[in-house]
Amino acid sequence: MVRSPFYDKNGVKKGAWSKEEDHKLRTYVLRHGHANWRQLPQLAGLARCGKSCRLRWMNYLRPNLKHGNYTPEEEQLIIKCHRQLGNKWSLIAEKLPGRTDNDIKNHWHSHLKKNLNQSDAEEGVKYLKTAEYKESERPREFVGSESRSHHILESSWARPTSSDTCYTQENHSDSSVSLQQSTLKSYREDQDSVASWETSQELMTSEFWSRPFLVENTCGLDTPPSMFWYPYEVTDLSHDLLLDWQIQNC
DNA sequence: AACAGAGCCAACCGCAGAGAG
DNA sequence: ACTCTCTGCGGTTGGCTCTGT
Repeated sequence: MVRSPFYDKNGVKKGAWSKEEDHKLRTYVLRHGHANWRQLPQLAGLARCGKSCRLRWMNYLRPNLKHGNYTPEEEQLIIKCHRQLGNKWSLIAEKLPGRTDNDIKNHWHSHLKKNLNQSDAEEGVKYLKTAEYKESERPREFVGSESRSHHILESSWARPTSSDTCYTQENHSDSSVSLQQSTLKSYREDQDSVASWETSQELMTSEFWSRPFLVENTCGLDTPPSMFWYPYEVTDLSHDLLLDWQIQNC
């Protein structure tokens, strides 16, 4: 399904990522953040280019990502957003927490596009190119969201928003149950284990998950700290051990 | 069972924007 | 004002899997 691994003329590895590489990248980013993607591979002991590392992290290793299993609601939202925004996949991804632009793009081309009325789609693109498509007329949720500094891929795994699974410490108490559920679900989906997710629902009622744990400066200086959930059994451990737990279990 | 073509998705590439010097 | 570096977006591709013959 993916390109076979190979080394280019500069000794940089390309193609599919191994589990060992994933572990190295995940461990490094969780511990030190990703302030400089160019230097990161060398520091993390990877033979990849920074761009490749960034892509792997953003599209696959980032916490709380969902893979596949699009709900009808998500598909409707993608169609709606695409009609309004065209191929602005990063903007569309902002409206679907846990989904990446690449994932949505693939899903669009492989599943949604063919099911849509062709003329509808063309009309949407035409509309985008017209002078009438002004900032003030765009749906409220998109106004001002085109700035690169707000793209979900830059800070989504750390940014606390109302629709995300990351919350600030002050806000977590109101939504703790749903947060725990959605975050735990993400963990389980990452491990391709629906069964585990179902059984872990029982753990939810037994307060298996603790309050969120704040990870400082994991995404560089400009991003807010990240919030993760840990089982009660590990919350008394040190910061480093908590990171180790996350590295092992994400 | 063997083959061919289509579907799918992870990963690559080129380009452009932003910021620093 | 210009150049350089870094980062991220969107289009494209390679190759595995699925489906039909």
